[in-house]
Amino acid sequence: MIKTRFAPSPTGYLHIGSLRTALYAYLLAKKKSGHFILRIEDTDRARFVDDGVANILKSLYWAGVVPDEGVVRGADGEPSEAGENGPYTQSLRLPIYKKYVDELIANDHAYYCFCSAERLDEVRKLQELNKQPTGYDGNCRNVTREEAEARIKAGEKFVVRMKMPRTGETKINDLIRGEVVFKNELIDDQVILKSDGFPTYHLAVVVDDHFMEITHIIRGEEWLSSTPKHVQLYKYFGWEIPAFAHLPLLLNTDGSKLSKRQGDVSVDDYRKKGYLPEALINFVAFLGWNPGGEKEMYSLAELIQDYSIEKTAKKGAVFNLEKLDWYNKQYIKLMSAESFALACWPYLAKAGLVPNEVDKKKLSEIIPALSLEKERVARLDEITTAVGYLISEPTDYPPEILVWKKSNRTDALKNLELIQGFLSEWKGEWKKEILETETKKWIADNGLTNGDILWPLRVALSGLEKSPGSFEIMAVLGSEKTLARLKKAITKLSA
RNA sequence: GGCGCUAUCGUCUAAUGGUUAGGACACGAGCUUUUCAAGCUUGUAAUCGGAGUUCGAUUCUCCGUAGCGCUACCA
Repeated sequence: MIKTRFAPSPTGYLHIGSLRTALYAYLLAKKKSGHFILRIEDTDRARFVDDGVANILKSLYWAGVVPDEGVVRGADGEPSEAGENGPYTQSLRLPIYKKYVDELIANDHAYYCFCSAERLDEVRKLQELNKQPTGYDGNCRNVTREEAEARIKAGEKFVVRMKMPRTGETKINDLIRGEVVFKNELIDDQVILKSDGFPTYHLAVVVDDHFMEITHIIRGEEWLSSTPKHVQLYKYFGWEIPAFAHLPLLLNTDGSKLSKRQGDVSVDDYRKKGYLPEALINFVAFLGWNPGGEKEMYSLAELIQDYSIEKTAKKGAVFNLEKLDWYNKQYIKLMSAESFALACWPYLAKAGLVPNEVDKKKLSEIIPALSLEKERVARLDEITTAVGYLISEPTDYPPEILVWKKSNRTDALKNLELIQGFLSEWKGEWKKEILETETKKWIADNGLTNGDILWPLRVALSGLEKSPGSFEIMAVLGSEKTLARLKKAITKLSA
């Protein structure tokens, strides 16, 4: 069985780029009926964020990228664990790492290093000055085991470094990039155990991926350069080397690595703004991967169906918000009136337009109003301003906007009075189609133009320069509110 | 500086050793129209540069250029 994993470090909320990485790992696993594992890499104690794990889980589940194994969401909604090869949180695996560090040292594949930060700094500065490749100079390789043990016993701070071979080369066969070759002599003796007793990423990732039986490592391109270190560790341990796939990066508009400075990067930010998970997944999946056809809309199930890692792009992709908006609009249009209303509820509640708790009666009441906007909004958070006028009466719009561009204030007032008269004597059924045909007939019969009447009418009802059409609004509002708003507009304009 | 990766419309991408280099977003125009949105029709727009291989290269090779990543006791 193939196993893939997503291994974020909880140093913040789930990044949109990480979501894509997780998605690809998930798709590959699902495509091949394998397992997708979530492992938490919390070895960096300095950058640890308290609710990081909770947020990562929440965002992943929201998006539908649900782990089969590892850290999962428990019945109570809190993080818990599933699977045979745990724990799946690195800070809980310290003894395991210790054991394998000791093994490397015993086999002379790693050594204790006592160099101070200051010395390391100096070495690097000198290397830079002489335009030499930077890296550890191997100073502590010469320290004997006895001396090292004595110094440790004396309380000296130390780290453990892996011994990189000084000759030969390491070849990587990347699923996306093909063969990549590195000269061993240019690769650093990487620190694998920090002075705080925690392993670094490089050691932990190899040990965990091995014991968690990961077959395909899918991760960002930023890891490509350190892969030879990982390969060397696999060789030292005598473990089977998994397949690697290094994904291209997600980019800002200026081509740099996607960052907070230039906009929202957390999945949660997008959720809050009213992007649907389907839209975000579809969009993000197509940033660096494409099945080849001309179909743009892909559900998660269809993505699994058509996924193949070979079709992954090699080039970084700019995160293009306009296209995301387009996707979101498409998926909103696809929703039923009711699920759209339900999705909008929290936004309306926040604006005080509806109670916090979903109320069945109120829900069915607002569905007609919301449906007017379902085809129009790009994001759910736009709904409050978009339908606010339907739920509560608009009062503070400037009277000038009641005047059509081809008309003037005097005529607008006159026309409002005319339509008010016509509608107050309405005998027919108050339905959109009937209202529309009859009103338009009346307009024509009286030698008026649609714009003369319909523009001020629409603004009187909505208080907005841009809104759905007059007849749709009238149908939602009913005759009483329609007439009341017309009256208000007439007052406004005659003031 | 070193090492590595990458290079098709503004953006996301498709395609092939031979095509009018296709689609989507965005943008422009037109239709529709009371506004916006939607819809329909339509337009502008790309193979980084130079060599080589070849009858033929955007596609294969090399060089250059540019961008990006890594170069931490961060991941």
